[in-house]
Amino acid sequence: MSHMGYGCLMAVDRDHVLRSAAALLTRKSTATMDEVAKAAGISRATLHRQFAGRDALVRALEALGIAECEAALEAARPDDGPAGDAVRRLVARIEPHAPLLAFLYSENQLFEGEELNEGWTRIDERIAALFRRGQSSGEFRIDLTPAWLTEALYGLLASGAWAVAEGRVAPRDFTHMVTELLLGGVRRPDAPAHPDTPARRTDDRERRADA
Amino acid sequence: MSHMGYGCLMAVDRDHVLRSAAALLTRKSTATMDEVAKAAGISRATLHRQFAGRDALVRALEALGIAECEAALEAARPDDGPAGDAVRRLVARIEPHAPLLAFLYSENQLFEGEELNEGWTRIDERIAALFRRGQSSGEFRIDLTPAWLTEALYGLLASGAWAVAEGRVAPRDFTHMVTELLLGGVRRPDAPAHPDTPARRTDDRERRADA
DNA sequence: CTTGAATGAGACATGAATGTCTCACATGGG
DNA sequence: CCCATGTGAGACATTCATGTCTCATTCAAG
Repeated sequence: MSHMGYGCLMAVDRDHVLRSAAALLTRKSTATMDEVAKAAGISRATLHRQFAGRDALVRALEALGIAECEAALEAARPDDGPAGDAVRRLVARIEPHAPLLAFLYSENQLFEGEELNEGWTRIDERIAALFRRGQSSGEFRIDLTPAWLTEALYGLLASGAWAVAEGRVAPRDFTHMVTELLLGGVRRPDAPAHPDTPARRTDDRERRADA
Repeated sequence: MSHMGYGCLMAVDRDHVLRSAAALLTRKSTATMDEVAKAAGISRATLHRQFAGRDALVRALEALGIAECEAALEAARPDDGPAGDAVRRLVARIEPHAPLLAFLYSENQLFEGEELNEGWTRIDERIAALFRRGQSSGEFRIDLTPAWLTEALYGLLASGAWAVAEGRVAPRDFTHMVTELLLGGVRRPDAPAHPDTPARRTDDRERRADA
């Protein structure tokens, strides 16, 4: 009798399949169950034994994404210190899972009628609370609603993951690009009021990566 | 002989079908050809006569999106005045087509292997040039690459369209939310003062790393 | 060695969307 | 009036992903 074969081996395999599926579906969201199985190194039958159908697989990936988001949220300590720093910590923690997030983000749009997993609403609420905290402390501007900022964070994470996958952004710049744009925006803090006037010194101390 | 029946009526119908398809596929990206036809008020046969297959329809929608993006880009005069104002004009012009853009943006990820329509690269280049101009004039910060800013703009437009569709953001706030977040970021430009007051002397070097 | 369980390979049926076809009808021009 | 064109309705075959099934094989425990 498999006194531990089921409780241990299955769980390990299941996690490995889940990771492989996430890595594949991130790149090709329309991958076949056959391709998913092949990517995981198992047969389609075994895949179907662990996840009863594509829907169950996507749900499991959703649960994985939710769990990892909550873990990142936990590790980021969103209630400690300046809200801006908390946002930085959060993005840095979520970064490794951004591709999966992007996949789930686009997949959620297909769940149009069906009920949304409550895990997302909890995460949304926690992130929105972080932005709300920053607004209350006077650190963040108040003309952008927390709900929009949360949605924008998801959008920037998805865009960043996509840009990295396309090779338009270096992977190591991901966190910096996302956090700096989200927190500081593209406008220069001390930008000249009229750029038509004699231009300031072109301050090239920072790295210049564009072509 | 249909001396004008083909040149005029067909064109009008085709445009109407295209708009209906855009409106429907925006909400339900997996809509059937049958649903698309019904939404346009025509039969599936007629739809298939005008667009030989779903692929052709998506391509036509892509061409429509490209044309509207270029028209918006043209109307926004990206080379006139402060780059920040040009970005505002651009977002305001693109706003009506943001849902279509979001659809195409997510659809492009399925064109994995196939070649990307050159129209997008032209638009990408023009938008990147706008950001580059802002950087050259000292108006924009230079540690965020124009390619990333372009991608981020797409992401924010898609997120904004999605947030509006979900009811999380009021439609009339769309342009403000997107432009203000993109240009100014979420951080308040100054200490507890009016969030809309222009930044004057916030010279924090924002180099602080994660704790 | 024997046995049971999990696996891989593959056949098979199902359902859905698509593409193609025919035919009847309406309408507008000659 | 007659005819041509566009259209709607629907039947039909095709393709593809999916879900289910069987069977042989492998592997580890007893």
